[in-house]
Amino acid sequence: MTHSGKPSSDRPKSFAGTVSAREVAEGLGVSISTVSRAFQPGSGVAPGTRARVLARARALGYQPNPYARTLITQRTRIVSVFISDIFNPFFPEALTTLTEALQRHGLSVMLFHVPLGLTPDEVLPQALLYKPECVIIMTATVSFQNAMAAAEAGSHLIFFNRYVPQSNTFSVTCDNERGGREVADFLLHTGHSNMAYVAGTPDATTSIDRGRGFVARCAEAGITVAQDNMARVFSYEDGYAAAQRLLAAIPDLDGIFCANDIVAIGAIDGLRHELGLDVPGDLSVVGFDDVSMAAWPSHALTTYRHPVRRMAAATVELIKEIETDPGLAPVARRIAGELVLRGTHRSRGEAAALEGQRP
Amino acid sequence: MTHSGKPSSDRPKSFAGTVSAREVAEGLGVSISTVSRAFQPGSGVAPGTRARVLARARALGYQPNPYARTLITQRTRIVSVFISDIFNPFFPEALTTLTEALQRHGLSVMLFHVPLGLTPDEVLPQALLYKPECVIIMTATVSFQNAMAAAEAGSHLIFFNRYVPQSNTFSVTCDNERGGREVADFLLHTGHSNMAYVAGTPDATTSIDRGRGFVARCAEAGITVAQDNMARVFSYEDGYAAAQRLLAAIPDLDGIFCANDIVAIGAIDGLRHELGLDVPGDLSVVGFDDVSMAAWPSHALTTYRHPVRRMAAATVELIKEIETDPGLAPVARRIAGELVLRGTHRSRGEAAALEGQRP
DNA sequence: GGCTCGATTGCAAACGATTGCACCCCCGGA
DNA sequence: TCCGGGGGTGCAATCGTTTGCAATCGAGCC
Repeated sequence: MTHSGKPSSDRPKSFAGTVSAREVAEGLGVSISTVSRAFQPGSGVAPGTRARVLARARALGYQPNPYARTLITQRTRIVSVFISDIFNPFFPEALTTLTEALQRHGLSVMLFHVPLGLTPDEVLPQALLYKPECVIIMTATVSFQNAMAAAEAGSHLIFFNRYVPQSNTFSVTCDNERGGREVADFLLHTGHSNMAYVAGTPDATTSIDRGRGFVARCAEAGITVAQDNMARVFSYEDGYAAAQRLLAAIPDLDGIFCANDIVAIGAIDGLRHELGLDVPGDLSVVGFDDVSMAAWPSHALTTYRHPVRRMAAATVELIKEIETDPGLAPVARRIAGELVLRGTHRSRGEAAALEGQRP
Repeated sequence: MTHSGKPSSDRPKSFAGTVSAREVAEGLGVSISTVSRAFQPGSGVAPGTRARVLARARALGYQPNPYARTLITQRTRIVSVFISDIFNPFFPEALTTLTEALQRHGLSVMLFHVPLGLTPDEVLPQALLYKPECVIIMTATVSFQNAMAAAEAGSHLIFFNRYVPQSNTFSVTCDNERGGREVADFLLHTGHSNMAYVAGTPDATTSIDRGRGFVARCAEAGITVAQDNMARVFSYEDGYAAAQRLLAAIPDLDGIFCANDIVAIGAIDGLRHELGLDVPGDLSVVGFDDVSMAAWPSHALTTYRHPVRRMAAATVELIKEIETDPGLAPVARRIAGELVLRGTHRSRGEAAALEGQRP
């Protein structure tokens, strides 16, 4: 009985159970070059030869070693994705959708987690070591210095769901401002006139842009919006507390737009459990994202749907464009979402609103 | 103005902005070997030389290229993590916790998503290409054939949060059976006598083990438990429907244990909204996981806490052990969680139950 | 002073691919 | 028949490391 799988030395000479191009070539009487070329579409190999190589490769379970390939081609086919601590179910949904899209495009995803106290800056070096073709930042911000470091390492930085206002970098986001406008439009048409906006994480562009769109549209209708900017993150607790603060200050409030669904659900629970108010009987609450639990009957949240799938597709599209033109100037892709009407807005005049939704 | 960053040829000769060991060596008048050795703890380099090399490396921003290193050492320092479509907030929490733990241990995480219709088998080859030292499966199962393929490629398979019953593979799970027992224990001590178990995904070991523990403990007390096994996944909708089925069949039910929190929340909403019942006034509902929304006042779910952090730590520990002894026999690590009492169980006799909890 | 020994260091061969260049062969046109 | 050319293939260099082995050097000891 021979131990075919185990080499005798301590450290294996080659990967266990791995066949190299040499082994494929040997049996066929061709050179390693030919094997390599058989795997590359445009290269000049006789069709018959290619077929024989591919057949044998399949039989032996051979696939070109990505490490060797990377060494010579300088292309890694890896993208790094940065996530942070996740309160918001939107992120896992975005992450899986994005991962699947990238993976289908033949890219491998390296995941990095930025713990609560840290910035991506502290994790970025570890990611850059692998020379990812792109670094996708889903949460938090990156310092200018490290953005430069990434650029120098040849990795393009793409912000997903956020962007960095001053610097022009790549970004794919929901059209948050427009979303805010559409929510405002809807609430105005359903007869709300005393409204408030509950912001999320203060420096988050998502929260800022949604609020800006909402406030601007209301201003156009001659209505000023109360704003609650006390939230520190996009959390249930923040929404819960904000609702109480707002109602204490403005007892006759008739509509609240929240920076996202979790905040909105928190706000609703705050209104119901702490103040004994009825939503939507006493006032309307609208969220943003359309996370899965927004549809649950306990809340049945009226909200604005975040176009996750289209955002993921746009990201892959963007990466393709960068691949073909590495000098591509930074662009900001904004994808529109859509209003989802459920049960937390007052229904009076709803039909009229639906008609008037597109100006 | 010079375009220092852009090489003139079409394909770059080397990674943009990357310095190699040669460049570090040249200025110092040492060989590449010495530079390499300066980065390896145990190797014989004069302390002074090492210091000079490290200093210059830092100045130049040099770090050993992991692709070249992998090629020669045959160690990748990569673990692949498989996730699936995520209804359950437990998974993102587990994923981030696990990622952070691995990353702190110097391992890089490659993430793979298994779309709903597919099995990990279809994605595994792409993952195995990178010769991960471990493949961590967080959801779904892997066929025997592909488990073999992984073993042959030298990658250890670790199941996280589940295990494969017949085959002995590595696994890190919550002690689900014990959890089920503890929940049963608690409900029995608080005077429940007519109870049901709502299962989750039929073949999920989590659902099976939790149910088994629950049923077994009740049986010891001479009580038979109704079981609802109609759920197809662990979803809110499944819980919602199951609650209605159960109450239609057993009108005087006084306690329901659900396979996880999402199912439990669905069940509660089903009881409240469809049947107009009061939880916990009319009957108790207990979940499993303690996801973040279980603490929200709208549900305030009594549940059993999934020990995510300790599971992540145990996984890293396991990987360390495998590193030092690649021939390590498969082990199944089971981590105990703890009961979390909130507001969905009947409080009568609660104090007594707390005392009697540990037999 | 010579010899041995240990500590440092460099040389060169890997690892497993990709790819420019040269070569060969065969076919078609002059 | 000879020559040009193009398709197909192999050689060998290369990517950036690691590491076994040999060489060098200085010190300590007899």
